[in-house]
Amino acid sequence: MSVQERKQRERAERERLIVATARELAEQQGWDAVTTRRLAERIEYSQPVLYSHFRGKREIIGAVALQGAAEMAREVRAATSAADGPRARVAALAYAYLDFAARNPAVYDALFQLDGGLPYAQEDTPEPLKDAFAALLETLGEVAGDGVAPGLFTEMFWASLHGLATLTRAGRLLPEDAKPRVELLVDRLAMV
Amino acid sequence: MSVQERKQRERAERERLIVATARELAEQQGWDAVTTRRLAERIEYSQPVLYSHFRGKREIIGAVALQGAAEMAREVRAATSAADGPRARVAALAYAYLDFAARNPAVYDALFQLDGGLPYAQEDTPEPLKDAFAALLETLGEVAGDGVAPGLFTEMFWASLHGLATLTRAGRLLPEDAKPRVELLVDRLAMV
DNA sequence: CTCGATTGTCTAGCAGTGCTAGAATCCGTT
DNA sequence: AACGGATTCTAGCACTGCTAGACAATCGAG
Repeated sequence: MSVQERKQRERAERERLIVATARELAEQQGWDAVTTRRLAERIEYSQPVLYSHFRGKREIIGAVALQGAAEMAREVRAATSAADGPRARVAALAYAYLDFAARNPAVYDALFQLDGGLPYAQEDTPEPLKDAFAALLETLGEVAGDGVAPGLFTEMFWASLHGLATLTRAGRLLPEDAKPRVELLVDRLAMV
Repeated sequence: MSVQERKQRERAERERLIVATARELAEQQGWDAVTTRRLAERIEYSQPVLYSHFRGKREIIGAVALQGAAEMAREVRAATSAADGPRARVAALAYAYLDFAARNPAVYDALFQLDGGLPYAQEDTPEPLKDAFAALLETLGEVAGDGVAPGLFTEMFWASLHGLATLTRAGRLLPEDAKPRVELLVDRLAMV
């Protein structure tokens, strides 16, 4: 049975390689440059191999998104747990979120902009996505204010951060005033 | 000289037809379905004709975006001018904005999601885009609060609306709770 | 150790994309 | 009526995501 196990291991390893390479390529040259041919060439296999791991390009984007969600949750938790007091925690969350989006634009796109074929806001939503939302909820829930559902508040705060992230990255907002915008957002939204 | 004038008129008319058809097709079947071939067939000309009006598909998206910006500004102004008091005006603006995004998803994408080759947040930003922002500023500026720059506040409020619009449309937020989210946003952000 | 069978992988190709060179056609002018 | 310039079309390029079928490597049985 050891032979099969080895093969499975190698297969899993190659799948990781595909996802990592796709992510790398996307961060370097944008998702448009992530074509099946280029990706296949980089992993030194032919195109059809990709389709033995994923149904298509969409699923590869989805895999990168899941990886990114886990990372993002980790970074957000690290930032909030290092801050003292609700106000500081919310601010730390906001900066960590926007920082992640700015440092990993392709991953952020995979998560929230592109179609990765993943179900969101449903029961069968993959665990990493649920957990990323949970990471936001943990900190934002405590500043929702009286009579405001934590989930609803978190959604709204998240949407605001998402708007700032995407409009900035798309050149619709100038990055210079990023900081005062965040401070304003935190001051107004968080009930501390 | 009348012949040339007629030709110019006909050319302008055809350009309008191209933009209107592209928009229609995009709203019906999404921007992915707006291919140069399909578009050419619908206007009953061959593909190269498109390129005698626009540099490429990107510029066609940009043209739809400009048209959409003007429309959006009009609708926002109509909604706010019909409301009494700052709080009601801000709420009306928010609903008008989100309503426009929901009713014209393809146009909204052309404006804020896709690359239409238009310069944003700069001096050479086209007038319709500047005016759309101005429409927001007119209402939001008066509730920015003491010591807060109206422009900065408007950008932040806009980003929040944009986040709600895109996350909802992308299936990341369920549309059921749209209303309480907006009310919460208005209550918290607007200093009335 | 050899031989089929089963995996696994690759080559080659399809239908579609945005875009363009050069041929063909139309139309106003002389 | 015929020319000449503007306009439009046909045909094609290089690319995309994806897949059928040929090929090669590996495995278990005799």
